[in-house]
Amino acid sequence: MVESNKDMQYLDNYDSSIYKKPSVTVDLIILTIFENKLMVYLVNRDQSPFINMLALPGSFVSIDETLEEAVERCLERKVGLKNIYFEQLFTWGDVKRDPRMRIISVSYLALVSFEMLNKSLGEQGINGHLFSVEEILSKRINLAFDHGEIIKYARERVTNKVEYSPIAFELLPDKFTLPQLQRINEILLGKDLYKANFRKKIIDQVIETNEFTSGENHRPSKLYVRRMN
Amino acid sequence: MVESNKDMQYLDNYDSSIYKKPSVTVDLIILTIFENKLMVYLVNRDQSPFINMLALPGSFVSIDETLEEAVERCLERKVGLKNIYFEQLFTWGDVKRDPRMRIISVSYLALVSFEMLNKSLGEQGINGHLFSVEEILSKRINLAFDHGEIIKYARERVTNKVEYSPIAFELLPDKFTLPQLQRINEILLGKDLYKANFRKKIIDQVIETNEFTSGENHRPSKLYVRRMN
DNA sequence: CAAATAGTGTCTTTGAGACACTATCGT
DNA sequence: ACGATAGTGTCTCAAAGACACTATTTG
Repeated sequence: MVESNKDMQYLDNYDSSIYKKPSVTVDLIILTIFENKLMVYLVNRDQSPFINMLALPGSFVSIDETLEEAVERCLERKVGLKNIYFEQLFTWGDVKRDPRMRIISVSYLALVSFEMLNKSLGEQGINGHLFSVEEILSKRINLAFDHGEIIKYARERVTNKVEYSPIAFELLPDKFTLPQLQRINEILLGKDLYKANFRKKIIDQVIETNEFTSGENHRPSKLYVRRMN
Repeated sequence: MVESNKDMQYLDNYDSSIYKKPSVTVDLIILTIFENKLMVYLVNRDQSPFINMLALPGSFVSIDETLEEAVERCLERKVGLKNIYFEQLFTWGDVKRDPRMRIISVSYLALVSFEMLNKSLGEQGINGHLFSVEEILSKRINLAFDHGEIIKYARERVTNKVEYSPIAFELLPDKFTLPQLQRINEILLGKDLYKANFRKKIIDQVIETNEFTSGENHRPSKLYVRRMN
């Protein structure tokens, strides 16, 4: 080890003679909306442990990169995504969460529109796919490690946060209609909303454009962009 | 080149002899209310780096203990506290946050009544003390590492969370008066509340006892206990 | 009695919820 | 015209805010 014995005494009389470091990873919960369902991007593990099982994409944190840099590297390398929204979710530190060795995982929640995700996945050669979060959580699919629990926690975070924070916009393209925005909110909240009430609530968070949807056999819908304050 | 390091695949044949691992610590933000001020417990560093500066109490995470176990160990050994409320706050991973080496810190917010904290500090031989959070944050005191930023983040979390969560109870003894509870809320929120409105809002979160305060030259106040649902 | 804090009743204001109505496309 | 979805006006109701009032202790 590079570090000296003395350096180990960080605010503690920690016995460095038995000192072993855990490994640290970041794990990504990449969420999007597809066909009116909340979806999570998972990869198929091609090696032990949990071979052939689904897992969250992730990576070890290098000694010379921040956690956020590890997330950005992972997003770009594994999914081809740059400059998308993400936030730290929770740090998971159970001793036996990886059967081989001690790994502490800092999980990050990432939100992206299906359009952008699909474009990236098309350009990359990818071994991952989208899965319905509700299906995953109803236990019909077993995940590697504690990744099922992590997805459940991410699902709760999103449901809570959408009530007081404008995260729904992250799941839409730059230009969107209010019915689209309402549908995203309904999916995240798990319940229907009244159109008029929803609009009153969010109208000051958007700016209308002069553009409209077209081609469908009903009244066109005005396109809006997000208001950044 | 360095890319091979960053390219290591998640949970692949990870060879710990090649890749350098960061160290992992837990850092505790122990908050209490004293003399109508939000206080944080800090220790004086007796070694480099940041010698003679104030820092959050913390500890390395052992290879065979969970993050929560590290927090409990640290609370008990350093402050003599057991079974108090704590929750994970945020994980700090900047590369240079410790000038000696790479340390990733998982911070935990702990709340405790002054009565309980003071009793513990009296029993222990302690090198830490309570400091006003507002004073710390108004930059009159410089802290070791990024601990000033961590305290600021903890302050924000508490201010936000008190609006929708019953954390104020954690800062009071088991039996308390409603004026005491209101005062705690006012300190955390940073603004005065109307007595009648406050009581309407929290009355279903408490259970009245038959006891009253006494000895002060005004009307006695009824004692309540928290209602656990 | 006065001073001080504990505790309550009620009017006002605000925002969420419910629902009915009108508007504009394609066929 | 009709079916379908976009978009608006307004009544109701519940919670938050503001404020005035009463109650009970010590000195």
